[in-house]
Amino acid sequence: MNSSEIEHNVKCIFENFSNEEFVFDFLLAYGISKTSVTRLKKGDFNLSKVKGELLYKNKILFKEEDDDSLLSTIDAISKEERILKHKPRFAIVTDYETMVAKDLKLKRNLDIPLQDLPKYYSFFLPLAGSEVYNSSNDNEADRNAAYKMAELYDLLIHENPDIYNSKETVHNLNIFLSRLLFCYFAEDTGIFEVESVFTNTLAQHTTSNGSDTHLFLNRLFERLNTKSENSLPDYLVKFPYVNGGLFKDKIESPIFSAKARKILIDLGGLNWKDINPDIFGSMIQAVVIPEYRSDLGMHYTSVPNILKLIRPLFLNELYETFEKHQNNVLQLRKLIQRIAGIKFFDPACGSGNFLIITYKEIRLLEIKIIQQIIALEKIDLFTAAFTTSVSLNQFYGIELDDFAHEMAILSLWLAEHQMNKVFEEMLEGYGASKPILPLKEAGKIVQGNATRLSWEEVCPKSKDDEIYIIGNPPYLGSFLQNKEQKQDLAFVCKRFKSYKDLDYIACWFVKATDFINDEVVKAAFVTTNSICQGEQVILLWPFVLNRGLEIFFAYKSFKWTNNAKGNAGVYCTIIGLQNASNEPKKLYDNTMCYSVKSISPYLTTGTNTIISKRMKPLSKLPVMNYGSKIVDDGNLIFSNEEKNRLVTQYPETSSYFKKLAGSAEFIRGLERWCLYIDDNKIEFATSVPEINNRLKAVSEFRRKSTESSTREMANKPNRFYYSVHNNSDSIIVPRTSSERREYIPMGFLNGDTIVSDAASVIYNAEAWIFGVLTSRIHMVWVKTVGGRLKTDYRYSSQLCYNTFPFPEISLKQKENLCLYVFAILDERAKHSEKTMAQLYSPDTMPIGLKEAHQELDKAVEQCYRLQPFTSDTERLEYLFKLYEEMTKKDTLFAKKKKVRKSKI
DNA sequence: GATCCGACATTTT
DNA sequence: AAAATGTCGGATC
Repeated sequence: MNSSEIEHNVKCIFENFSNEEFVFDFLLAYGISKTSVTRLKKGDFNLSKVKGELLYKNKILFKEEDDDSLLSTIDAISKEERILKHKPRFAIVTDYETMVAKDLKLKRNLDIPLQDLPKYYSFFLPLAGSEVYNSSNDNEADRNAAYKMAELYDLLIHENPDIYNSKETVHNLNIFLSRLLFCYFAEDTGIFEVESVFTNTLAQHTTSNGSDTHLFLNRLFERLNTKSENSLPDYLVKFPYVNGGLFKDKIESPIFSAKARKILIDLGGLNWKDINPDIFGSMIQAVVIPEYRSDLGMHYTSVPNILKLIRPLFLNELYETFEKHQNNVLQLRKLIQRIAGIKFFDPACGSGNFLIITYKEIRLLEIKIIQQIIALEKIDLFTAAFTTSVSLNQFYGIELDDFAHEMAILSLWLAEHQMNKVFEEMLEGYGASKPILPLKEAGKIVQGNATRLSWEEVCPKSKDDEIYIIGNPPYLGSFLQNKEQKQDLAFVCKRFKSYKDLDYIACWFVKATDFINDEVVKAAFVTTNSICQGEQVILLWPFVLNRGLEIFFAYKSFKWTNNAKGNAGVYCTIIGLQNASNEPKKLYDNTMCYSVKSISPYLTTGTNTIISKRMKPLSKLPVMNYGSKIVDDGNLIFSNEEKNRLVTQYPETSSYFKKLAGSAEFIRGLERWCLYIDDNKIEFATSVPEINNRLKAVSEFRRKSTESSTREMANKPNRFYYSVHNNSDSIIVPRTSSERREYIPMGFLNGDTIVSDAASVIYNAEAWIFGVLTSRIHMVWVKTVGGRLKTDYRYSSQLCYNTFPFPEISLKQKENLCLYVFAILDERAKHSEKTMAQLYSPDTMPIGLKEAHQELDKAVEQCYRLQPFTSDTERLEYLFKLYEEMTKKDTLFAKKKKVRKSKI
């Protein structure tokens, strides 16, 4: 149960309120099981014999009180031994008008009108167990520790400059740091029996100048890898045997300065108990890898986002199975067996946060099942101790970065230890954990390149194995990939045409598709939304779908966020893949979840039709051009002031200037100018020093380009890289525009204005074309099949315009459309002082303009059919159908043409 | 020759 | 500092 569900539940208590039921409704709202609440009602779970009191072990003490001494009552009662021995987390006293409560663990108080409880619902969230692994959101402990570690790391590098000389020494340093972290954690959490034994012994047995610190650590680490305690000096006997691979190899510790030693000891003073292994790993990794340091932990996946993925992938289903069999011990035991057999595989695991959260969630579920078994079998306390069936061996991962991969292994151990504690606490006398030391099992995390490794070798798959592939692999658009990554992409995706346009993450989707050939294997990734938009859709998804897979759940685009300082600028989706089935699919949009028949690669419901780029319009429409592209590093472009200054000084230069319009200029009503100099005037133009300088700068810039076609234009700096301008009137179609607008603002320009490559353009277009382009039905099409910048419109001729199915219409119909177009232009003219941004903002769009658009919408839709469309879904379905019909005809026609030609 | 995209980039509030 | 919203030119076909 998540916190928003709880918030909702708490609100519901007051819809049907009764004093008698309140406390039980309250517990149910926080996810306490029905069986427990029933037994509380009956009384056999109620540990208080006092009337009007309810005492529920480890959870709450609840007391009704009539007079107005609520506060003194709660103070008194929360000191009573008969109460405290059952360790309730909360004490609550109420007269059903006011509620006072105490969090006995955090020593926090609450004093509110009972009615206001929904506002303060989060006070009681620990009842729901959310504190178990996610106590705070601010990660202060993690951040402090990470920064302090960074300080130590920098000093060590500084004092041991040879470390970076070889891969092996870097790897050794990684392991060394990982060992230190383990020791800090161990001395704070009881893995080492004596508290602070590591830091204290270190402080006592090393000199303050740091010169023998490395010797001490060498000896200590050797001890941690030695079973026998014979002939050990006293101070090392206090440490246990750990091993588990972590201390297996002998590694020379780096040399410490006095300062480094001091930081080493200071680090021991931090509160390692509160470290979240799931997040800390990413932070420490970010700190240790210099390139990542500037964006500390930028790409670790937040817990809410991990839950968004693992819940629909497997957790919800496991919980449903649990609910279904909650009264059947045999089935419950079977469920535990099943859980113990599942493999979880993150082929881009980083420092392991998906695996760790999954591990914790699975352990938590197991605990709940065991609690239910205990309740059902009425087992006597201490007669049977349950141990966990979940093992770290079920967790598989691949990680490229060596340090991250060490952190993943370490963090899983830490998570295991933490969950062992939770296991014992929540099961009280019924649960026992095997001693964590010596470390035995470990997550199977392989260091390597996931695009190259055989996934089956990392995570062996035998028939009927239940496997879930999870993770958040790297996203890189084609022009952000480096050489190796391009080769990786080629290695995995060569079999597709135009594979080079794919995002790097496509490798993971392709390999996951290859991996899922069994119905019990499912996969889900957090991914950039790019693979579900625009040109990539046709490259990737036919392959996946043709393999018999389906998208069985998906989250629509959401902005990437985590707790790191600077967030990556990207929009994500989450996509779940499995073998095709008849089950309904789950499509999530923010907090809403829709049950739908199918989810298309565009993450819409309905058909799986995918649009291909087209070079020419499918419908009878004029050619749309790509705007003129300068490639000048800004040198040919002038602001108003710059231009005026030059023209004042050299009046003859005014003829070299043309207005330049891209999306921003057109939408926001900005004015910019560009130099547009004929080849035959260049000699004269360069006599003006500023122009000469600017042209030189263009040459220089183009010469340095990595792209040959740009370099070729270096000696023609007066020319554009690519130009379609022909001095005639045009319709400008901004290439990018905010999704908040109902219509992309388009417009007519005259031949004085050059349309830049930030927009598309149709020259000499008839007015009715404008009508078709700005129509709602076209916007619906653009939104679905076009690319996007984040989630905004991104208009492109090949995807949006050339693919748009529009019927052939008569002259009369065209004339009719023109009337509506002129009406829109008239409405715009009434507000000539306003920019397009103002006119088309959903907040400020003038009513008249809106109505004129709606009239046009109707007129355009009448070109398709007389019966009006009632929804965008209907429009889309109609368009896709028409698209299929028209493309079929088109290809038949093309084939016929070919045949005829070849006969000749 | 033409063009789609951005683990973004820059402006606006 | 957060929110809004579209540049620019490489890489690719």
